[in-house]
Amino acid sequence: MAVADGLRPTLLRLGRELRREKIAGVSPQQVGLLVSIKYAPGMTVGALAADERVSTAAMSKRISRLERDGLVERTPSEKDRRCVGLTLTDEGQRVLRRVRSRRTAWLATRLDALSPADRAALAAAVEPLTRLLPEEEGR
Amino acid sequence: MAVADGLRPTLLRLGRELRREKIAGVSPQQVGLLVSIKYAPGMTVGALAADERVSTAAMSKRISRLERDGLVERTPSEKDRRCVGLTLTDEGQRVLRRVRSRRTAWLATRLDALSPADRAALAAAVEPLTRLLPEEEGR
DNA sequence: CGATTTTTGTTAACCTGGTTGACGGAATGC
DNA sequence: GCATTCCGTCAACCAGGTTAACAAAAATCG
Repeated sequence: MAVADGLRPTLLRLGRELRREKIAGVSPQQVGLLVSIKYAPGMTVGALAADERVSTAAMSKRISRLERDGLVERTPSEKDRRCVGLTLTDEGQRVLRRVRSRRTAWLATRLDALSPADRAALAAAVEPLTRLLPEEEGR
Repeated sequence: MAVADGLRPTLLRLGRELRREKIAGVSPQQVGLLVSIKYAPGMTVGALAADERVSTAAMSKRISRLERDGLVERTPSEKDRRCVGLTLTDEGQRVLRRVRSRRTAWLATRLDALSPADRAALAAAVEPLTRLLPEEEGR
């Protein structure tokens, strides 16, 4: 299918480009995690891993890095002491707030350079794109 | 800008998803390289690196892996012996041919699951998406 | 010409982020 | 009470990125 052929390389390239730009010393992926934790404090490692469709081991490592940087905190759960609940530290909140404004800088700039028609086409494509993702909790 | 906010996480997730699926033991990135080399045999490491907007060191490593797997060959250039020209091996050609049909399998399947309207929206977005990429040689 | 500078690619050391497999400890199920 | 299952971590590994140092070839300058 022609659409897939055109879409694939572009998505790969864009993904790499986006992954590259870190803001305030935090990678986009880490920012995504911070957002998730912010809106669901106390979330477990496993849940986050499922959300991102990644192994728990991988998620554990990502969390460890965030913890090392003082952005999140692991607090053993009361009811099930196998689980650890994740929460943002004050620093984490600060970083998130600071990053919010700049996080889309690169992309926004590129979008601004497009014609209105192109922008409209992209806006219309956002929804379908999310539907390409493996479902499992429509976040 | 709302578009950027919606687009970013989706592009990141899709990029990861696409990067994940390797076909015939070759990653999508590697396939991309193979394609580039196929259509411009004799290409140098530096040129490829510029193309993919990556350091020459990174590209050198990627090439080394492909060489290790017997898919490409480095042949020192005649005219400028600092450069190495890259060409596909027979095995590389075979792999590429074999992969061609399957390379968009995952994405094509997901696309098939969408409504015609969604598919149309995505088709219309392909061009604008490529325009988001840092230019420098329109691919 | 010869000395210096620039270019090209490789290597080393380091980081992120992914995998699988082993394992300890907590919750569950007889 | 004991076996099992589930959760998170750790270790070992891999791909792919970065920067910095380097060798060798090419280009430039005096």
